[in-house]
Amino acid sequence: MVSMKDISIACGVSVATVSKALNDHGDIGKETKERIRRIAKEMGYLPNAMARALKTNRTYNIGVLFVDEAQSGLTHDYFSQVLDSFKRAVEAKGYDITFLNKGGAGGLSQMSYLEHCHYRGFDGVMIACVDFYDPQVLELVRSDIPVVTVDHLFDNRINITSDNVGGMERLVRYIYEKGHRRIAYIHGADSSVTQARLTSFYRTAELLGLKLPSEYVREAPYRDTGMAGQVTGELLELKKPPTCILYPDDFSCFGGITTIKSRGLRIPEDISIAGYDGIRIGRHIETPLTTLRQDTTSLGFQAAEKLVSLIEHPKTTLIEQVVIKGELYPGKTVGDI
Amino acid sequence: MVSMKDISIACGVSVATVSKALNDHGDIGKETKERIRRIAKEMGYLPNAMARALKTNRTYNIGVLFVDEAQSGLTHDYFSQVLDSFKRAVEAKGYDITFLNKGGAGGLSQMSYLEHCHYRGFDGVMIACVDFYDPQVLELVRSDIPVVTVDHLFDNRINITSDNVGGMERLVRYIYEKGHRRIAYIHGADSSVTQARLTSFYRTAELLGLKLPSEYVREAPYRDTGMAGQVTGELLELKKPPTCILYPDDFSCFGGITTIKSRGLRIPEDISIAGYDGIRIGRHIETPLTTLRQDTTSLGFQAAEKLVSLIEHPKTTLIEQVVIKGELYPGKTVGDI
DNA sequence: CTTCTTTTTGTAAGCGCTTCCATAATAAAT
DNA sequence: ATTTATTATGGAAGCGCTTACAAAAAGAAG
Repeated sequence: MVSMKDISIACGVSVATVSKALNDHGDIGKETKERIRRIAKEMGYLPNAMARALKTNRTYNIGVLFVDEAQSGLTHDYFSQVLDSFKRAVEAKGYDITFLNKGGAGGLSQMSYLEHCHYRGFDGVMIACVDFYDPQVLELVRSDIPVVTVDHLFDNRINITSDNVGGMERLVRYIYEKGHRRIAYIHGADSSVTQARLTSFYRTAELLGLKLPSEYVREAPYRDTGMAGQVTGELLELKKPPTCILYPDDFSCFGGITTIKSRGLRIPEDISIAGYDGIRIGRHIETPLTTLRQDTTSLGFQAAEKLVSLIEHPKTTLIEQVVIKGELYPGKTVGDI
Repeated sequence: MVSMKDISIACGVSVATVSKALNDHGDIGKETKERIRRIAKEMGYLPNAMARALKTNRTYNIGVLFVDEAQSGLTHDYFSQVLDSFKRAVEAKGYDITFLNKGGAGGLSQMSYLEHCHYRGFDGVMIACVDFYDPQVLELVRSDIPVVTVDHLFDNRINITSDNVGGMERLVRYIYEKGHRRIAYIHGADSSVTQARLTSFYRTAELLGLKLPSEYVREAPYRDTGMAGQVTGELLELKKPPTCILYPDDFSCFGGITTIKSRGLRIPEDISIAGYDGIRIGRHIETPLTTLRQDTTSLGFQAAEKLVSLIEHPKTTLIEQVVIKGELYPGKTVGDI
């Protein structure tokens, strides 16, 4: 690896001069600068990120916390898309991303998330898809490291959230306009997201004057086709079954579909269903899923923009909550009544 | 941040001694060591990864190259699972992973993959889901950085591959045993993986004495439901249509299913289909997909094991190709004839 | 031709850590 | 008591880089 020292020797100048030339400092002669830059390029010089970081305390590296209940945010449709978008956006700004974890890196036995951040010197952290009540997450959020969270709001922290309230309202209104009056909602496990959707569901139902028997609101874990299917079965057996069922997410819908078809019912002729998320596969099945597509691209992009801004201009960056609107996908699983 | 210097002062010893105590060197007094370690812990000491790396040339950080045609390996079922497994495995061994990319990090304008590796000082690199003919990828593979590749074999490099030959053979044999004699295969775009599967398909067909009209072997891009659906339509219109269609992957199957159902045909009564991969959703639809599940967990795990071994014991690590067997998922989309 | 500015280059310290080598302290052997 | 072997600790250099400050060179002004 060729270092600044090698270049300084090749150019007959001091290392300081090389550093200045390469970093475009003002106090350096024009032709000296160009000569140094040319020779550096010829010699295939590359800065050493570690040395630079050691001196400047800037790593141009962002930590990403990305663990879900099943310990795998990566295989989670929604979050992997957010991450993908986030990754592109920060890379365009010259940052790399590395995953945050608890297992001690570098031979250390164990580290908390915060310790991991300090150890690696992350310039900032993006947190998503996680148990936000984990003490270690709280510790991280309360630290002095720049943080943006996705889908969960903390005091005094930038947060990017999908518009669950608006999304749910639009979805329910759409179904209502299709003529449905008996709408059931199988919501996911408790979380900010679930609460937002559930509250919006109740409010919209109220607004529309729907009567909502308590049996119509059920819970099932996110992305659990088995439970979704089972609860679907129970809903279908009610004396007054719903005409439309909302699921925690698109994936869960497949559990519902299986149960529904196994009883010889047709979608949407006999019963309507709708998901939430807008995962890719939902658009590619025979009867495309009615759902609310969350704008994962914007979510990731905005998270990146805000985080980088917070890192580079801590003083002037507004601490705010950014809400990203979704889009209704009519699909074909909600029929007219 | 508390440094070794702080500890050395607090303990009244030299920095060298602190370093030795913390790194468990032999040449240090027992009680001194324990005292230093205790105080270090009390003071909340954390090593500084950059400083350490600068000195030792070891970052405990692994680069991951993970870009597909659509530029997003992350949202690719198969690869995100491999990555997830890889991530867990290397983390258990004290390594972090960060994504490799071309956009210059740290304010640099542009970098090749190899330059990126040098810049960040990755201890090793895992390459998957990528155009293996990209000159930059070749440059990286030919460099002196420890590399393992997934699903593509290079000379003198460790490679972990899914057993496409065996997998395809098992799949075809299964279908044959169900009584099918007219089997079509829509294969994916050209790549090592495609070649292995295609060759195995031909060979197995030969072995089983199947006649294979050339119209039965078609191409469609991976994970493209539209094209898969279209080709399916064309296959169904042949004078002698196949009784079973193999798809490039599970995702593509959904395109086929849509076309098949739109023509009023039933699966598997009228036509059978099979995918490849074993993605999660395939098991959760009404008629579970017959497919060959690739063992993404082992793939990722083995890639991690081998790479870390190569990093830590370069001399004694065997340069070999590791082939990971998949598993046949009978599902219900291939019927008896 | 001084003196004062302005511009350009160099010196040196230090970021936090590891490691070679020297020195000091202790124990063992003669 | 003296030499030798053993163990414990410290000094110092240096990894590659940035940056405050000093110094030198060049130009402007008196």
